[in-house]
Amino acid sequence: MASIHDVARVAGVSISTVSYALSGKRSIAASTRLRVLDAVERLGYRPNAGARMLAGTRTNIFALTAPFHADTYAPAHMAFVLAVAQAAREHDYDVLLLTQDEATSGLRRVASSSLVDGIIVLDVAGDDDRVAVIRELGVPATFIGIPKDAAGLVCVDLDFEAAAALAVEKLVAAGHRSIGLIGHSPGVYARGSNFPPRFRDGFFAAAAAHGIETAFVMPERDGPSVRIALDALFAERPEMTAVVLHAEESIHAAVLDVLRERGLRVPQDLSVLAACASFETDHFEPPLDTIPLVAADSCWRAVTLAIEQVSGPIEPRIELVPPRFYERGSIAPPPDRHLASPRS
Amino acid sequence: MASIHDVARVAGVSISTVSYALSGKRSIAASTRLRVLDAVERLGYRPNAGARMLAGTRTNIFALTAPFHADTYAPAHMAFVLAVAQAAREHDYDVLLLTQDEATSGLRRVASSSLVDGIIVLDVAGDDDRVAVIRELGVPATFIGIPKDAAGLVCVDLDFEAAAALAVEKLVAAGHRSIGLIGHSPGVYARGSNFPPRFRDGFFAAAAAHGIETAFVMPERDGPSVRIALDALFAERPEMTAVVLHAEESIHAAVLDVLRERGLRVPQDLSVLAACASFETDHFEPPLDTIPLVAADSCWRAVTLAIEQVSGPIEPRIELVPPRFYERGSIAPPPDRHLASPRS
DNA sequence: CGAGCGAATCGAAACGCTTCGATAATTGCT
DNA sequence: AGCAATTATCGAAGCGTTTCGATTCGCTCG
Repeated sequence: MASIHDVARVAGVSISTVSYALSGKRSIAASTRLRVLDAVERLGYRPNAGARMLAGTRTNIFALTAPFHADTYAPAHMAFVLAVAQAAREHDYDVLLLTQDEATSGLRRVASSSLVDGIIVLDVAGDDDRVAVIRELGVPATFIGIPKDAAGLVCVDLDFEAAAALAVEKLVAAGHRSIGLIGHSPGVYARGSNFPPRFRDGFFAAAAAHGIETAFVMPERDGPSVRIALDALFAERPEMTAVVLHAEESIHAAVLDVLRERGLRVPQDLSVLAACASFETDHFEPPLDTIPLVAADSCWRAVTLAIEQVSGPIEPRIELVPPRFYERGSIAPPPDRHLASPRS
Repeated sequence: MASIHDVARVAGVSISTVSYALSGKRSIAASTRLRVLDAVERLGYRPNAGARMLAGTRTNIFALTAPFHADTYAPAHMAFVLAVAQAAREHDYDVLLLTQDEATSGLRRVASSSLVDGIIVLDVAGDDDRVAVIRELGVPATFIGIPKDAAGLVCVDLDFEAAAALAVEKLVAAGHRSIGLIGHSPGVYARGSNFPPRFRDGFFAAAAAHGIETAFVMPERDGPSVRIALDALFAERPEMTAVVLHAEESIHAAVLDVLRERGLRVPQDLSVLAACASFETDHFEPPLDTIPLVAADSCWRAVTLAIEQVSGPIEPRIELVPPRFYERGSIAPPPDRHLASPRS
């Protein structure tokens, strides 16, 4: 494996010249730079990662701690992991994957052995063990998600409250006065990350502000549960004309299936809005209006903030990514129930 | 951050003694070792990763190349990624995650900069670009999956052919003579990994060997497709008394839903066997007999083989993990159609 | 009693890079 | 022409380990 010495010899310069020619940290004559680059090319030289870490001040590696629980929704989880990896690569960073069973000890290990320059924390729970460890280590870190006590931390996340408010607004603007919310399974609210409650509470708050009637159900993943959940919604709000979905992909599909089965047309009889989903909604029948959760957005920002911290401490902050609405045609004005309602 | 110098000073020995005391590569007096360990403890010393890589011969990092395509089934993919990470950690290795869009260039980069000791290759396609790169780099690598040309490579995978044969055997042993196979979506067979065809072909071969009638369908992920697929199976083999499922979790659920809907009881009217699934099958109604694809098995073995290669070249090989059958009660003797068949 | 040996320890040389300070060589000003 | 400032290059000192002799000491054995 060619070393910087070989490059220096072939180019006929000293190794420091090679280093500067490659890093650009000092001015080098154009002709020299070319000779160096040519030698690099010819030898297929790549700087040795270990030597670089040792001599330089950074490793160009981030740890990614991405706990995976039994009720973690794999596609979304995967989307975030990949988005972090890609964002990191675009900044010339690599990603070291830490798993659940090594959550805190792994952080200690990689940080105190200077294996990584910083940490990206995924799937943050309200009360997350990793928070304390990271505070203690004082290592650059960005949280994707928001722990209960975020003091001194750098956090990035979609603005779930604003997303919920935007969802309500869009439906109110279309004329709806009674809106149902179909959320994740109860387990997700009970223990997992804190975005589901944030969305739910934002939804209720926005609805209250608009004087809108609401109902809320948390179906399980399996088929019959969705049917029961919809029944519960209609039982509680017979006048309901729109539903917001904040759940997994399979729930979306199941809801549409059940609606179809009952002869309820979307959007003529019921408007549907998918909120904070990290999957495409335009392959559904019909395609669903959506306020998506774009993994790439949060992750890119998280990586950028982590890199800023590597050069020196930055102001702690909670950065909320503003939600955006995409129209697909699944929202319409509410049907006129006085004339003819398919459900009556 | 405490260095080996600090430890040496506190323990009152030279740094080489510290190194040997920690690595155990030379004999050290027990009393000395204790003093060293005590100093390590007190200072919270962790060897610097960069220095270690540079001086030592290994980095204790594996690259994991895990391409994620549009039709990749996220839960299974995730299961393998996590299993590799965990297996690696149990051998004191870390995992560097390489993504799709950097597949070959990323391999080049991490290998030639000596960032990693070896590579674990996931989701291997029959004709995979990464094969050529890895041959060229001559770096320790283990493939999880089997490329078309596996000459000189170290590969690990579930024995899908044997799994298919075992599935057929179990059903034949129960008395079935006509078995349907519900596979993945057509896209998966067309371009993706090569295990689906391996299973399918193994299924046909075993069926032929037993003189069994077969039919095969490839439903898409969405709901109606499963219904259509089942219709097609029964149309082709009205006498069919058992089906083997080799597909995603949602397909399993959908198949059971459709069967229930049609009044077909499992296993009284139709026996069902889940094959090579990487998810649990005991939460289904009814729980399904299964020949699982255990990510941890293949991944553990893959990591072990990679580590062996780090110490020196090993014999290239294709290691097939033998399938195992777990009974859950979804297989029964075929119904006696002469008396009364729910479908007739 | 001295040669020989093994155990325990040390010193120093890598490992391949970054970076600081020093040295030339060149240019710009007065 | 003389001096300062600028540009281009080099040498060498780390960075924190591992590892290879070399050294010291206490024993054993002939």
